Amino acid sequence: MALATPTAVVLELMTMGQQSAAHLGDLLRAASPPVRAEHQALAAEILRCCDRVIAAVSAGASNKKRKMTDPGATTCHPPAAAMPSKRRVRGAEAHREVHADTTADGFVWRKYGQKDINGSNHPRLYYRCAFRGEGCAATRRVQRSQEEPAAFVIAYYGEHTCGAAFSQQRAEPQPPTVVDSGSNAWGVFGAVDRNRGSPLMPSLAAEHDVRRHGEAPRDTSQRWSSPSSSSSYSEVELGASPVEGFLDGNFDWEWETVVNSLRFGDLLH
DNA sequence: CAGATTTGACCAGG
DNA sequence: CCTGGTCAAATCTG
Repeated sequence: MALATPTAVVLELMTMGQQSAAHLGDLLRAASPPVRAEHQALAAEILRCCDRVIAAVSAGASNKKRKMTDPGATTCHPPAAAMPSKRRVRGAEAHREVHADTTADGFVWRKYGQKDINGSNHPRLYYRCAFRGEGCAATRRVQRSQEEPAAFVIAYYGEHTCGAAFSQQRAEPQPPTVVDSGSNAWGVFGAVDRNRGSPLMPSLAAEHDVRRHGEAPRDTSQRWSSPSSSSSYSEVELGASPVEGFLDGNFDWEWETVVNSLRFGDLLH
């Protein structure tokens, strides 16, 4: 397929950004001394950011390839095959299982259940694609890692057919929010939907939890440590191509997204 | 008021 | 019988 994957697009654009930053550094070097050091430092930071994005995206991409023969992130086998009946066969293998420090994978998920799992300190959360109504049968199971409380083990099942849905929606000038009919107070998500044309990029998509109570979106772990009484945490996560968002001028949330997921915070300070 | 989230119950496999 | 996965009514929020 000659189709550029979102990951490839990000890589390409980040590479361009990298080059631009390098160029900027060169220009600054030729600039007047008083501002030089400061500006060069900024250019250097941009370069580092690009490096990290590229590294993260590359790692994510290769990871995926290693994990599954699954080019489209969570797109995979026929849902019917994965879920013969309404109940998944116990122990059925996930299409792929990933370890990440964020639960965001670029798709929009809606939680439909939560369970305290025997032998685990953390509850297991069940999500299905928010576009299920459009025929997307993808589901995922998220659980916090035992060894690394900050990490998540995410198992994917079923197939994302919402990629098509994304394209459709993108073709028409839709209002920003689709999933957040009521609870998604986070404006950033509005922008997301506008960018939904891309199949998304797990490694870049950051955690977007949209909590009705407006907790810090980044605070993934906090959700997990709450109540023992197996309660679900409302959460709709989504993501899209930060680059596309950037190009579309809807960069706000994506930038935050990238910063969060790649921990640019420390770089930007 | 519409729609999402919460949460207990139900169901099926081991 | 226990455990995990899903459903669906109740609840909540914007």
